[in-house]
Amino acid sequence: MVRRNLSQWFFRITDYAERLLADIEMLEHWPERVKTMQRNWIGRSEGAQFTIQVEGGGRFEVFTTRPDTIFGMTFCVLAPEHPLVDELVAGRPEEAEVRAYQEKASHASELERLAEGEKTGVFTGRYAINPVNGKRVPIYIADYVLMGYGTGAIMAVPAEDQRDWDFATRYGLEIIRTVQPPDDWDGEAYSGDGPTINSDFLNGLSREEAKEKAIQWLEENGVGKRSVNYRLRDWLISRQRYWGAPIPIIDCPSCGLVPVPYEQLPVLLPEVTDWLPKGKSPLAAVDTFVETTCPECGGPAKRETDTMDTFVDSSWYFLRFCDPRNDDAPFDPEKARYWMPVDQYIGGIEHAVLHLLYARFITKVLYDMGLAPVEEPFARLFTQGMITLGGAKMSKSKGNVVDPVDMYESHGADALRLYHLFMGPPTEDAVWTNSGIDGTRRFLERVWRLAARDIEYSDRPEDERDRELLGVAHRSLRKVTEDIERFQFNTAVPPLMVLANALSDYTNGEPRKETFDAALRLLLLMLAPMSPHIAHEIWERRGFEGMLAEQPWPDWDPDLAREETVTMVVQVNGKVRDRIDVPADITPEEAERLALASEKARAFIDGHEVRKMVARPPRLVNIVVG
RNA sequence: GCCGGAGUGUUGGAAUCGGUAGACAAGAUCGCCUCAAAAGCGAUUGCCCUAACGGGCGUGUGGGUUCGAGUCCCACCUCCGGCACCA
Repeated sequence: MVRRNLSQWFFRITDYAERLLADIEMLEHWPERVKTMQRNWIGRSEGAQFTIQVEGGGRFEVFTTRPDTIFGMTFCVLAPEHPLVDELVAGRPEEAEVRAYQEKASHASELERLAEGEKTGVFTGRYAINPVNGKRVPIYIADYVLMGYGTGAIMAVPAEDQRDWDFATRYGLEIIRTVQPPDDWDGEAYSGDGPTINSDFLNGLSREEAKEKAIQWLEENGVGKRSVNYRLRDWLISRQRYWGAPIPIIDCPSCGLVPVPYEQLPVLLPEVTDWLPKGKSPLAAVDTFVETTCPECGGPAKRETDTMDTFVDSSWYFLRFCDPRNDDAPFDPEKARYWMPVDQYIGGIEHAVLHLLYARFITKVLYDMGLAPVEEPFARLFTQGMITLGGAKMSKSKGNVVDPVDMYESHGADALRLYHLFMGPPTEDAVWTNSGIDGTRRFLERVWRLAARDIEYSDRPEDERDRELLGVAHRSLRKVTEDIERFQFNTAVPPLMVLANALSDYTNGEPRKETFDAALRLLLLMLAPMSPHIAHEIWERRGFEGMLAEQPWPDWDPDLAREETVTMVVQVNGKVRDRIDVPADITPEEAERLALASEKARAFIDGHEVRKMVARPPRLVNIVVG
């Protein structure tokens, strides 16, 4: 592996940082977790940017979130890649050491730099002047300052920043507190609030007040200004790979970089025989692709051979889905207006930032161009968890993989699907267990036997047994309907098991065919989305009308779902003392009367004064005695 | 370090609005069926005391609010996830 500097293409997503952040507020039906991850990823911070003069000539910009601590600056740090470094050290005794450090830093990956733990750096031999008080402070280069964030240079305030503290103590640099830490403070850098000290015109102010006043000073003296920084970086879209949309740019020796004209889009991938990456795009080896003419001057020119990150494609495919057969344009904005936004988007949590942020960005760009009808592509987002095994994500390299094909063969797709739904809340990770799928397999087999059994039907008139079975069926239907709407599939499975058991019990005592069929029919309709094959097979064999897949979702009947009697709890001082069956429409007075009549409750009441009764019919009566 | 989420039986989990904690499964034990086993069917299964009736305790810990708290409030502990020299 080698690191190499390449000229590559970027999308300027940073121009949209503020909107991508602010519009998270619009995403009412997105999980909080994902929104938080996006906020962190964008990483907005407010502060000030200002200019620091170098003694003997030169200057650089720094960004800080703590302008209130500017009097505590005791040194400055530039990133090793900072463009000013060469100029600062040229011809000085420190030059060799600085260059060696830069060399080392350029080879180490960010991970290695971090892994070292200790903060390292070297002195440039040069000094900077603090604009607020003219103090002369040394300039270092150190790899804990990143070129990619802010200005690639910082004012170091060790008293209020732990990183600067670590560096200062390692290299014996001065530390001046500018925020008074609490009396019991025994830590090192103190980044909390407190009165400002050692800071001339900021003394005595709180952190926020001092921040404002410092920014005001910087602006009034023309040294700097209020500034907002984002952690979000521009989006590198160049890939030196075959699979990806070609970047539609032509490099002309006389006109420079020229976009491929609209009429010539899209640029299609050429056929190649060798896709293997060799440090540059496989397209570079295809002369018929590379050699072209400049759309502006008509002279010979070369095509860009990098392809786009495939995240680019996944950032707008949903717009294409609105108009998939359009040969003239990516999509017709009118059709997109009809379909967008996507009502319900489902994906893994691994897409929380990259895909979902890029898709939001591209949608906003297209919106600004008047092409996309909405600023946000996905109205509702649902993120599902992963199935793990032995405490780890399944992966071939770890060898902890359960192959679905094996499961289809041993238990069937229906049992597998049902177990997936049943194993836990779909938003959470879930642990795979073989005995779990055995359970859903057994359940489906019970349903099969129930429907295949030879039942001797009775032609007796309807009675409470029928009503009870239909009650169970319609209450199950109510629960399943509600839970599916809430995406709570794990709790939508048990009602089916309850209904199957009730059906089984029902067949033991003079079953009526009408009732049995009505309840079984509902069971199959509910089972169909979860375990479709067996549900359809039974439906067919029982000779129910039409095709199961074409049936509408049934409505539950409130009259049948209503329970006539419920178990009422009698509490004495909050403790359950008795349970009695009461009519569902019992009045509070009657509930209290029955509660007081309970012998079990009386044992705890007698000899005490009843101070209060709380009746919540028909479920509960609480008798408070003193 | 910052941010987010979660702690419930032996296990996965349920309890939707502050009102029966543990639905439904899994596992285990016992029984029926069988020559036997598997499958199936039935029963039991939070912990402790009790021969039993019954009682006490119990949702990470400690406090609080309430007639009543797994659920609300405060403090703490632990675990998981995301970001992380981001100035």
